[in-house]
Amino acid sequence: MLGDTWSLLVVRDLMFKGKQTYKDFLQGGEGIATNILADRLRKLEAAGIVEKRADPSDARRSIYRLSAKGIDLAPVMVELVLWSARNEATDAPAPVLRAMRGDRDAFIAGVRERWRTAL
Amino acid sequence: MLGDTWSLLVVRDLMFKGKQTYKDFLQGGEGIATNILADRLRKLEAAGIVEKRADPSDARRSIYRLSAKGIDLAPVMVELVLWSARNEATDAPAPVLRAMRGDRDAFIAGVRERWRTAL
DNA sequence: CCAATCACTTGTAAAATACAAGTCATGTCG
DNA sequence: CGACATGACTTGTATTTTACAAGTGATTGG
Repeated sequence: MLGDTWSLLVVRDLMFKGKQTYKDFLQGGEGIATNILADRLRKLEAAGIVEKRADPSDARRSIYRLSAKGIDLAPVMVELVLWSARNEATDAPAPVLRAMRGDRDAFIAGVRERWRTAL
Repeated sequence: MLGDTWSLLVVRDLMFKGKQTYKDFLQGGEGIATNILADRLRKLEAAGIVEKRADPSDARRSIYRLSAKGIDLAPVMVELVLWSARNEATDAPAPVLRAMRGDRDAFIAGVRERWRTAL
């Protein structure tokens, strides 16, 4: 369900990078192809990890968001980021890493809270 | 590096299921093809996650083992198992889940210890 | 020795991915 | 109001990866 090149990167972008539109995912990232992105979003939605809704202020735009099940992946993502930082190069900013390491549970609670309140 | 269908399953088999030979991975699992298994083991070894050595008691056999970097994935794997148990069906035995939930850090320490002492 | 075992490799079909281009509904601006 | 721009895709095709079936070669146990 998450075992492919792109799904976890999409989840990461949703969880940590504030991305929420189709265009957001295409830009600035690792270069996913448009058809693959559409397919992954469809599959993540079918798996109940992502939710799609219309943007009230612009009918062309769709807004993608993690579901409760999706945001529940936060501990996995945090451990993966920490593992990468320990064993690989990482793009994660040092202050974020410090926050994750310093109080993992508080960091995850923060992620959850931002998600809950972001309308 | 882990973003494909099989790599994390191989890591799981090494970490939790005591598998260590080529044949072990082929049997009883989800049915990975032999050529793909050989390729994944090669890539995991190249990535420094898995180590391969000769079996001293049988020259035909190779023994695969997680490296220090590989066993360091334990927190990620545990969180993934817990997420699956919360949100999906899971094959993980209930006592194991209880142990993971009850004292996550102790469980991980146990995994590490078993790895360290298993020659 | 000789059949069985182990860890693969090879060949080929099927499926997934990447890349380029196009569609179509909306929105913006003069 | 009309023309051009934007956002979210789809379609077509080449390339790459996976799956499945079969075979190879070095041991090993009997």
